Amino acid sequence: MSRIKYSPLYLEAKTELIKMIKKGDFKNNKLPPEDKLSEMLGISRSTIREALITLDREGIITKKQGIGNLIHRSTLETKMRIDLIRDFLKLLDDGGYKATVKRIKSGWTDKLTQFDTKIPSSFRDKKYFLIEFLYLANSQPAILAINIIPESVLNTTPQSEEMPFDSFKKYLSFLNKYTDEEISHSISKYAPGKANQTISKILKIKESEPIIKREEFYYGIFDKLLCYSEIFFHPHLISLTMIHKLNQ
Amino acid sequence: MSRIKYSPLYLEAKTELIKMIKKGDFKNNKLPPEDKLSEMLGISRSTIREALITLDREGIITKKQGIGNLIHRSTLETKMRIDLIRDFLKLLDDGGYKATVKRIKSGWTDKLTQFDTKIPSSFRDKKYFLIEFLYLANSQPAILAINIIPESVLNTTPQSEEMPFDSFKKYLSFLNKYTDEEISHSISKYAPGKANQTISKILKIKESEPIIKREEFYYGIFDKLLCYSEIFFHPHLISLTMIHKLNQ
DNA sequence: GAGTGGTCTAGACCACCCC
DNA sequence: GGGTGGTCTAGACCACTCA
Repeated sequence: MSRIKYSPLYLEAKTELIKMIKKGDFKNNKLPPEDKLSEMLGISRSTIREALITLDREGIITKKQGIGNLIHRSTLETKMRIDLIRDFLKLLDDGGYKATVKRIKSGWTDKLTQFDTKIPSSFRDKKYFLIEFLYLANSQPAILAINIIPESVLNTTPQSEEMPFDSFKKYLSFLNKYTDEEISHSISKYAPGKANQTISKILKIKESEPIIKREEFYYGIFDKLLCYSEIFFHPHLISLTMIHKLNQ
Repeated sequence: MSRIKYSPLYLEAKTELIKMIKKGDFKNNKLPPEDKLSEMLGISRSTIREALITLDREGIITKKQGIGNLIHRSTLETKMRIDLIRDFLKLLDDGGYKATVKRIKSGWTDKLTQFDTKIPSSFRDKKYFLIEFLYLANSQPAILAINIIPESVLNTTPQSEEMPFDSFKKYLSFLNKYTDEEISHSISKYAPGKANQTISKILKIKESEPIIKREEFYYGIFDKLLCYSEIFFHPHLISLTMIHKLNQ
């Protein structure tokens, strides 16, 4: 079997399985036994299992010892999953919107008083570099993201022409370039709030309308705090969805 | 090496690794190479890797090809993670509270007008069984959970004495027993809202104070919708935290 | 007891990172 | 080029479910 190696076998198997599931190849919402799949796809059972474990983690299937691998159409159809999709353009796209983004502000600032967050003590610089993005869903304002990078983690002043990010990946590359530490993870907190005058104007909602705010702390692979972010989600356009596997 | 088999090897390895990390056994926030760990713990590399992959998924470490397995203290210290902990008692406990729960209402109902949710069309019974739980953090009301089970999925009327749930696991057992389908996953949506009179009274917050509501749909292993749930989190006591691995 | 997933191993070779 | 994780295989045996 000739194989052009552009991605790992288990990911190709995963893609293939999803395709087959969507096509309706499997009856009774159940996959064939693992050794059968192994035979069908010409891949060892271990590798098939890697694909299945990924699908299980994403909620697409449930692995049940003694029974089989059960398919969940309910999760396959679930859109805008914040547990899986972090790129807001992709999130909006997944929700069926035409997604675009514009940078509405960027530059140095020394006062963070507009943010009612308790900036952590590990994060007390004199100056911060601020970048604000507005994500549009079908041209309507949907997500406002305010990114704050402390001066101490930047090696040079970011260049404006490098900031027209059209994907989250590019924002991460940007951070990698200017902070000398590769980004690895983020810690987010969701909090209830009201839209103040500024937010309500930008997101075109009523003032003091309830809104969910996400505070996000980005860390590098060596655990250095690289960026703080406040994100406001349009209360009606955005659905913050996630899936949990129970019983485990 | 004698081994009492009460849990899989890779989970014991995982526990052991966490213990060693917390103890500070590893310098430079980096684990020893995988083959070294394999030798140290007397376990094959494959099994060690299963443990490491779990740790990576939970954000405790980051696996970097060519570099090593890097430890994140930032995530190890993160509390009340809704991406990992689903049992509210455990969530509160993790947050450092003394956690208790009381059932404040249960019984049949035919009107769901108090809920401003669009009950899905797959869920239009004449009668619903309703169970309300109030979770307390240090005796203060912290989480209100309203569970609604449609008549059509119940085999008999739930018995009151089986409902003093002191863990999420028991609620799942309860559902398993009365619905004839084992529970498997849930789909949650977070939405902003204001505390109405009832909610504000129960949670002891100001009326019309912004609050986050979680709507949760529970599904069985054969993808049948078994239960709908509305959950209100106290805006100040509860921190809804989650961790994302980036770059993947 | 047959069927199915869960755990575990030993070993081979590839891909990436850094010196 | 040496070190480290990533992928993949073949095979053995265990544990659970259902009839």
